[in-house]
Amino acid sequence: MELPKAYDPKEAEEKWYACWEAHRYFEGTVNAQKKPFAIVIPPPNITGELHMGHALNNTLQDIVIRYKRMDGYEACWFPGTDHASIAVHVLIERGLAKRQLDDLLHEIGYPVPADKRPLTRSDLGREYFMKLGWAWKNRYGSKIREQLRALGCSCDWRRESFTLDEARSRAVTEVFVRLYEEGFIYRGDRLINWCPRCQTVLSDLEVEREETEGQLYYIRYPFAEGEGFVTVATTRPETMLGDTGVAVHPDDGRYQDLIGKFVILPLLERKLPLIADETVDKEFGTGAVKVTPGHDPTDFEIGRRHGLKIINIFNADATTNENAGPYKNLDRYAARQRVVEDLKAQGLLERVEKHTHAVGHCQRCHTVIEPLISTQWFVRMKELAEPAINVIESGEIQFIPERWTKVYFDWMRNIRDWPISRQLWWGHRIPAWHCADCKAITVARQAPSACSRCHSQNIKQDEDVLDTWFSSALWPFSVMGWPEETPELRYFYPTQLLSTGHDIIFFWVARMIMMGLHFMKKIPFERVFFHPIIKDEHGQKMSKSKGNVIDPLQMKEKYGMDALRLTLAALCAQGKEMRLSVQDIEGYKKFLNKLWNAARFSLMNLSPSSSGPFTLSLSRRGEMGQRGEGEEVEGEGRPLEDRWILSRLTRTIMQTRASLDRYEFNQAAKGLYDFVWHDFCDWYLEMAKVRLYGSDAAAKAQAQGVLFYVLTDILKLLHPFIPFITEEIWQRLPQRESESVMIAQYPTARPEWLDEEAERIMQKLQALITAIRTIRSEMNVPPHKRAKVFIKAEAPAVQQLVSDYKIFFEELAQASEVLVGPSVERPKNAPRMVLEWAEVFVPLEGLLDLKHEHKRLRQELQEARAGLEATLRKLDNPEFLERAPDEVIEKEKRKAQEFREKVERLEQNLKLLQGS
RNA sequence: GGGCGCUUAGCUCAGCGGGAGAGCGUCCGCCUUACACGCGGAAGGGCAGAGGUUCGAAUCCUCUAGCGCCCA
Repeated sequence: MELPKAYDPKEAEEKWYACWEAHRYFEGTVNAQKKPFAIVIPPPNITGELHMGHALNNTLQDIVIRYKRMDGYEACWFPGTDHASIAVHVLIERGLAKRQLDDLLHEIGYPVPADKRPLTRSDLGREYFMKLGWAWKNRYGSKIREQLRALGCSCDWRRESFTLDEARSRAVTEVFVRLYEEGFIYRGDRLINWCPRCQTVLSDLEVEREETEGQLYYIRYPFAEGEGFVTVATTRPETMLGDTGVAVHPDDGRYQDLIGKFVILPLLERKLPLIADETVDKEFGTGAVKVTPGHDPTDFEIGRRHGLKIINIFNADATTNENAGPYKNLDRYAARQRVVEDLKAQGLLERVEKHTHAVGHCQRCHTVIEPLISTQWFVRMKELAEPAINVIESGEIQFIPERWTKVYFDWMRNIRDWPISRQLWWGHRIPAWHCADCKAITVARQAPSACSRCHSQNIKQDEDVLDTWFSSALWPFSVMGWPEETPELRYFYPTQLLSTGHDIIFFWVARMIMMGLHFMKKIPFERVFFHPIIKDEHGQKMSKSKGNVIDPLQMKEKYGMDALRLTLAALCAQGKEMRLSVQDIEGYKKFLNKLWNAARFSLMNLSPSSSGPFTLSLSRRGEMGQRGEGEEVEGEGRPLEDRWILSRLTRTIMQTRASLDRYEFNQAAKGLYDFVWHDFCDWYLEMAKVRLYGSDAAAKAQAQGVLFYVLTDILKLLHPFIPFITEEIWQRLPQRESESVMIAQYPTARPEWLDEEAERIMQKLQALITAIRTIRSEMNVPPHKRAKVFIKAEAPAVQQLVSDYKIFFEELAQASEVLVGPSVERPKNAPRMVLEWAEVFVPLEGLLDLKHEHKRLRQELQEARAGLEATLRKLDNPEFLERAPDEVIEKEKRKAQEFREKVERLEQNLKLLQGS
């Protein structure tokens, strides 16, 4: 069957994905006969579209899962999406305000106002808001599913999960209740990060710090008794309204006499103690700082140590409350301005300096966060973290690249309690009920009908939802049906691989390990691969505002998904980032074209076949061995090119497997790229043409056998990277070992095919042919024109080689005649190439550019001499001879000999040229 | 302030203890019936700098400089 001239990705991708799915190849089932290999997808947020980072991570997972599936494992890739509590909540609020969600509102039956005024969540109420969330999920969740399918991801779609679906919600409730009963979850008043726009608490991880240019205000706090003042420096003068102390370092000589005295807070005239605390930085400002326990984390700690009062001066929207006295009901920045003005007016503002400092922003809406005292739900982490540290230390879970373990340890060893409640609606509502009568809290799996303490029916469920990462932490076992004891859990848990970005190592990876160990008593995965973060070609983050985004689906449209997948794999080295440009994708698209045409050529020459099925003996030399009685053993061995390509194939198989097992996707892709293009296409196919086009039927059949075998293995090796095109070709093979390449056996190396002799001979052959080509090219010999070739060589092996493979000199180097031998004359005026073990001359009519020839030979002589000297230096060094391994010494000796020969040949040739 | 990483050919990056590599770009020839998304050939590198370890360093260690990231 012949291949069309060009590969059509669009048609093939759709066709084969549907076919694979119809044949249920993606499905992983509990199967005691096979070893499981499971991956649980990092669930994409239902916030919108898949970006290049998703394309990368899911391509990598698909490569691994396809590889393992072909390699005989019961492979199962669990897909799903994340409800992304705060992210989606914010997007919905934004959409409501801009009235971009009216169609969804109609869909859920909400009476949409006719005017265009912005809507808020309180307009909708909690019930409609949740309905809207689900409508959103249905729209974007399915979009993401379609995009993953477009990528070619071989997920087991029967097992698709959603972090907020019924089964996962059950797991969340179960975990919350158990952790509460075990005392890990508590409710308490803490200083937390508050987003005034989202009006919710945020964990430290959800706060992004940015260096911001601000000002440092020096404010005078007069002494309560006597004259004078203490000057404190602050970046946030408005928070002085909540000050309950002034602190200095205990060793600070400047303030020794003042410790224990009192100062008067300007504007509010409050009396503040002057205290000493180790955490005060003597170098900062004046060395004296105001203490605002209600609005600063370090001040909160200082306040706690010294029993200072906590005053909260802000409302939930970061406007000032009645505690701000005359400054109440102002936005925090307006309050700052008023405070500064009044201080100035009273002569208490000493000076103002420029000052850059890190300001926390909400990860989702980018509003400046406000530290506030608030009642929240927390998880005690220390005890959970300990076993999770151990499994990394012991290597039970392996991080790849390994350096991420340090980041993990640093965070885990200093872990702080996790605030898990969020004042949002879209998410898992906390399974706790507050009693209006006795104030007790009832935490339960099912909504209780009465307070567990006083049995009052006057109870109300907690308004808050859980941090979105709470459900993510359970993902590896919740997708398998936990808390049910499912066969899937027993068979597929722990999974073999988690592939993710290092940006969520704390958010997600660490918490999955802790929860997995706590609830499953087992690690959730054996290995974590941290893929690089995708940047544009200049190392800039891709963003819509910069206009440098490369959209995966657009690339699919333009170059086909295989081209993008192969590019992502080929560029995926184990660094922190990976730069991607459209040109890269274009380049790998060319490889696909090359592969397509190599296959096209092969198929053209494999069919119709006179020799029936393509066979290949599996012995090293190609002997068919004993057949039936009376039949002769096929005595003839395999020719050089066959031995060579099979040897190279064997190395490629070994290298590909080794690279994939180490998640060195770039190495795997590069090895295959080089093998297919440079070994198979550039040399093997060209050499095989001699037999394929020849009249010797047996030789032709033998070539066909090898050609078919190698092509088949190439398709199998490449399939995990480029599933569509390999399947398209596979389906047109004249014979197939399986109905789809997806379920074929991944190639296994046959070490008996490693053939160093063939590789050595081939290397010399290639060097000679290349030398002839170089001469011809430099002399501008037209490609068709045949020319005589002289090869001066003393070694019998080289002479043998040339006479054995004369045909390749004729076919690959347009030689009309090849003369070889120790006494081949050195033509005076012929251009030449000097190798270590031979000299190649192509005598040509016309003038030789003597100058150019001289220059090149001299340059080569220089290099050869330098090489010789360096080698001799080593060999003259007794310590080298004593300490270096024998094989290295042998190698150096060989090198020295080669260099010596080359130098000698070059010298003679130069002398000859000079004489002419 | 603490930590991590990067610095190799014009560009983007591999290599990470024994003769400096790839892709793209550049230059020169070629539409050689698988492929011009191609074929053949060529030019182009004090492997950031300084020390050290080693028989041997782009590769290991230390320091310095520049760039980037993370945590506080």
